[in-house]
Amino acid sequence: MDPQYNPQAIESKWQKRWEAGHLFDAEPEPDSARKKYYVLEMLPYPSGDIHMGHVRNYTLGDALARYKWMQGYNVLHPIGWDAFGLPAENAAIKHQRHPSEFTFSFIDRMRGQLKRLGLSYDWRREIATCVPEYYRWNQWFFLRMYKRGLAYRKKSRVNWCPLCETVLANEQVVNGCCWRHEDTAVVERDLEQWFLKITAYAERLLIDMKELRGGWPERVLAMQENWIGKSKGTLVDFEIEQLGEPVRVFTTRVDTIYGCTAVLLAPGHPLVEKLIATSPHAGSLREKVERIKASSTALPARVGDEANPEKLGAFTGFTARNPYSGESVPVWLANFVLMEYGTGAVMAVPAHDQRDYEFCKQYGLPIPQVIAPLDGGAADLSQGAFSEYGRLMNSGPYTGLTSEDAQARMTGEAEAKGFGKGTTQYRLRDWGISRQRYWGTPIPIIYCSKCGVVPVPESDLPVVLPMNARFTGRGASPLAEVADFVNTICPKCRGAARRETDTMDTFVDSSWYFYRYTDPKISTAPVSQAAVKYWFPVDQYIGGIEHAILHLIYMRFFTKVMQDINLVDFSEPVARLFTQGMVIKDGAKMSKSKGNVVDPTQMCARYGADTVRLYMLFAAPPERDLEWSDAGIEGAARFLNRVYRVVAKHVGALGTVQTRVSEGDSESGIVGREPTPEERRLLLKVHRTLRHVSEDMEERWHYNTDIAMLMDLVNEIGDLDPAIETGKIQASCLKMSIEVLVRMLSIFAPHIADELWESLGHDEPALKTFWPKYNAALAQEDELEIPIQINGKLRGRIRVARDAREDDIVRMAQAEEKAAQYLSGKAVIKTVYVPQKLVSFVVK
RNA sequence: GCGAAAGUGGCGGAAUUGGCAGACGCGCCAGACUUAGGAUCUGGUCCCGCAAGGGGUGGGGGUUCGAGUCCCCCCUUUCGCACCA
Repeated sequence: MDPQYNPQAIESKWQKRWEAGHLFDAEPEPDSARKKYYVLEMLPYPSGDIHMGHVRNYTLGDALARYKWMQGYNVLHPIGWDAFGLPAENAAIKHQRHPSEFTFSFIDRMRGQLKRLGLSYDWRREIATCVPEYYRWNQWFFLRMYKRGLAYRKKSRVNWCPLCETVLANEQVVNGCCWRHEDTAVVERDLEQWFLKITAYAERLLIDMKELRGGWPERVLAMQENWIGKSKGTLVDFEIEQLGEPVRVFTTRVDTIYGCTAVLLAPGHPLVEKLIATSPHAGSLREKVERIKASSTALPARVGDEANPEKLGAFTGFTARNPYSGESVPVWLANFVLMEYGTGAVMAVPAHDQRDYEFCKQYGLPIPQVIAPLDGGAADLSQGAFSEYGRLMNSGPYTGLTSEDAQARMTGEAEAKGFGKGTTQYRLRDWGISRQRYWGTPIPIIYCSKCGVVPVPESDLPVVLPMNARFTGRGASPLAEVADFVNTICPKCRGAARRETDTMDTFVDSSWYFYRYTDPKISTAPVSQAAVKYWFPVDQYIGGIEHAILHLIYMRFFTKVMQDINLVDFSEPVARLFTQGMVIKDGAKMSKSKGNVVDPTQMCARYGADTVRLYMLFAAPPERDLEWSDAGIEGAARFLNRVYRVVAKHVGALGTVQTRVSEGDSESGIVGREPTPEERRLLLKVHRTLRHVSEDMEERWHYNTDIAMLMDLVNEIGDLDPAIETGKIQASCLKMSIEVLVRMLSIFAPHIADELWESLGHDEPALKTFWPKYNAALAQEDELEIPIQINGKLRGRIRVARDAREDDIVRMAQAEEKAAQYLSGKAVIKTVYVPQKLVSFVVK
């Protein structure tokens, strides 16, 4: 009667033991030769914000064993904090209670989910011990930046999510919607906000990408480059003739300026108010402005609009003078001109810019050509703008120059005559960190009626959250209503003062928390310089693609700030980045609204966590998305079943046989005689598999191929019964093979592996024992099979000894039966021999 | 429009530096054991062909003794950004 594999019983048994025995609690041994891994988020499952951080020094086997299933340091992971904080605060608002009550229940629920997946992570311990320290050092960073002018406050139009009741950073606005509420349109509000001056680092963020090329995925770098959005161009002042005042435009194509037929203003441009005030038709102009504003394509709330919405404009009645040609052009309002980019005003050159072309065509403005194609052909302006570089025409003194030359000279003229200058624009905007929420680090600023804005002295940190806040869910931060918190004393004049009530974006925490992991207990500085010196830059960082322009750009920014305040001596924190895929269903990311959610808890209850994990790892390489298939997981379940049966069958006979695998032994395990061919074959397979898995763990992480090889090995061992019965395979050799198999399996399916490992007579969990070394000699065949190609086609194969000489091999190949047929009567003009790979003849 | 990634059996995917295309698994077909099978085991499964053999990695060209892999052109899909002047 075969023993039955019962995943539920095995998994609950081992989870209890691991927890009791603190499986992963060992401190790392410093050893600079080993790789340092940092894993942000590895569970390829989108249903929860299951984020885990880890910095550890690994031996090879442990590295990837723990890669997915880690226990954190005694440090709060602030992103996880955020993931719990938001729903907790929403629940607090609903039930009029304190969010901490809900936080812990969320954490426990998440913990339950983690446990079912075989993860052990003590959030509660971490949060309880680490929050005040985190606040302290977030505030410390803020104050350092404030001193350097990198943190500033300004009234600003912000993106506001009506559902979160809070401000969002630009990066958190996705298609005009909140990043958390994908179908809630973001609206605009004017609020006093705190900003971090990330724009001061735009150029360095761009330049330092050189260091990242090769180590980071190209698409992440492309997304960041795009987000920073550098472009070189020229600022030019047009004079509004009726006001005698300049309006400044930004253009990357100053060479086309003789073709300018209008100046276009964004409806929110500061000059617009003045135009209204001066206009003889003020009433109708204001009406026009309002109409254009309402249709502005720059509104963040444009949800689900087509990619190219209708252009709308209105003539203001004013004209502007082109400083190059002296020509007068009309000043228009246009809904597609963005206030947020450049100067909020542009020159319209319809012949050479597609947007201007469409606009001018619609409103009947002229379309004069000033650039001719370089190839001497004619530009067809009836279909659209000619927007390439070319040679200038109808451009006064610049006629005949190439676009490049003209740009340089014309910018020079503007600078010489004082009506403009060359400039570089970035799309990147400063990082608004103010949040009107309870849940976050309080911004350490005090407002005094006498002294103004006063930073909290470092010695008074941390400013912590009051426990007695009320949660109304309306308007400003809940902190604003807590008198004990708000009312304070000015550190300068000791008079009555008020605290800032906004809290920080949690992305501030995540910008540097991975430094803290290297020494979570240091109390005199945010990070320990010695620990950072040892651990950084991180060799390998792993996380989802969704952080490409959020977390991954903020953390680069923070590192540069840390470099500037001499906290670190490098500018890029992460040498290599790996973005793993996620589980998708029906071709799309799972979401409740789409109803395509696969519940991991249910799957684990049905098949066991080992099976679920094994399937997720087997069905696709880690960087690729995995389409969930219910049929596919059956195969994983069958495999573990087979492993269990195959191993359990031999356990009785092997339990007392001694091997030294647990000490990293790599010998054949055979005593008293030479290996039989059957043993040789088994050992070959075992050590080949071990070599593949070992090497793959180090570099490629294609777990799917590792598991495929394990399946192969299990099939092989399963077929050994006749050889075992006839004594052709010694017990110690078989046991060693099974032990290596189980040890490799423990990386992917730890519960079943530990169960089998124990049944083989081991006390410690498999993950805690040595990783076996593969034996290069055993992983090599004595005989090689060499294919023979004739004129590039496969014509035969020969078996040769591993150490056979080239001329012998070639002679054998020529003699091979089939090859000989193809060679007879032909002249061999060329012979190619690739050592240990193939023989190739070219014949005529 | 700009940028990135990717196109291999019925499906997920292997093929690490140019060297036997389709490992491993799913599905399917046939069989065995069974009162039974949604359990287990055995064999088969890229296409054409009885066979010998031929063809085959989105399409077309090129380099090479040899191309899924390198180069050029084209097509398709996915993702990111997008009236950014």
